[in-house]
Amino acid sequence: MALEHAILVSLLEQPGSGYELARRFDRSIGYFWTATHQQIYRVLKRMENDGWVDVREVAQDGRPDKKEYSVAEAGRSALSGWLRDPVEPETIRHDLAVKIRAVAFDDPSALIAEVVRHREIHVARLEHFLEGEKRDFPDPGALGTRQTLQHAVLRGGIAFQRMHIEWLDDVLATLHRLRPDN
Amino acid sequence: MALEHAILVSLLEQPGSGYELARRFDRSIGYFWTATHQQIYRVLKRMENDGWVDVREVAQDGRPDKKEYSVAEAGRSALSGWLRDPVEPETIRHDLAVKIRAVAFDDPSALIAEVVRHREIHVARLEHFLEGEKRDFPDPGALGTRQTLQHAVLRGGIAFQRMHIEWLDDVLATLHRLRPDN
DNA sequence: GTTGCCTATGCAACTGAGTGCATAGCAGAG
DNA sequence: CTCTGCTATGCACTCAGTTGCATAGGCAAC
Repeated sequence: MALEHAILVSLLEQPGSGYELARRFDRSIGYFWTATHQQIYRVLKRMENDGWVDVREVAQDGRPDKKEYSVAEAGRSALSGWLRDPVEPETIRHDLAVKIRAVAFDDPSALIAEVVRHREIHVARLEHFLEGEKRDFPDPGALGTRQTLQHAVLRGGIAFQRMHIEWLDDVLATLHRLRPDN
Repeated sequence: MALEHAILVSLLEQPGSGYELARRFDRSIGYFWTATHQQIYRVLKRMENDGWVDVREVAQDGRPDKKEYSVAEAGRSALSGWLRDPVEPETIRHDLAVKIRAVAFDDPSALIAEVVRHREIHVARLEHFLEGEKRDFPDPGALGTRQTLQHAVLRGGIAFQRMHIEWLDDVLATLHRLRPDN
């Protein structure tokens, strides 16, 4: 499980509240890890009990108070230990692949629309990533350690989206070959 | 959830027992979906209760009896309905990406070994996929519908592994640039 | 002054998936 | 004739993650 560790990294990059973390998980960190605010609050509570993070009540004006979390020494060493632990590559779960094979027993037309829809989603994500790259890493030669690493991860996301789009084009061509009338 | 549907597709391609399904999930279907035998037996039981599959006790010689499952009409229409239902692209969960960003707060050396290990795993998978491609689709021009679709899915797996290997090379170069002495 | 929206935190219930363990038939090695 | 290993099925426990719901402060629009 890496949600704890993703939160630790995010809090090391910038301390913040559960709400702020949830928003980050919609943005940069969310490029490669997702979490809802409920999960984040639950895990933060557990991490607080385990002494991995420190909490500080912060009064804000114009907004409700928030609890600002920051990484404690125990959290830092937990992260350090995890970094030394081997993790297995994520197991692949791909609904669309199941659907594609299922077309052998059903009508392809519905799937073509679905594949086109997925392609659009991946194109949108790619554009989103490329915008983020242009905004955050305009001069890749002049980055600090943290930015260099963030950029490497983002390049992974970009490569993933591009690969996906190419493959979906391949799938669409295959489906059309099976059904030349569509 | 698509495990049910992956099982339906697999049983449509070829009826079989839970044990046989588990082995298929280590091979062709496992290229893009994984499941342990416990999961498969549990889901098969549920699918049987829901009338999605039919069971037939088969006596074998030299081996224990098995239950051979095949897709019932209700299962076929459930699959058909699911095909028409939009599914969302899988959420990305990438431990390694978390680890890469974490390196900003720790020593890179341990991660380099981990990245090399992951690269080896993906190279092995790529070779495995390419062998499967050579074995099962030696003449891509002369395939039936089912094989054409299976091949398209396999090409996706191949593209995924290649993309991953290239990205890990990129990451390794980045890590070495940060630590020229390693 | 009520309605809608954003910030902010959280509980409860459910579900999917993983881990560990148990059982049993049968074969071949030693 | 026992041990190892493969085939074959399954239960129990645990945990991560999703969904739905609840609460509450403050702001702006109408």
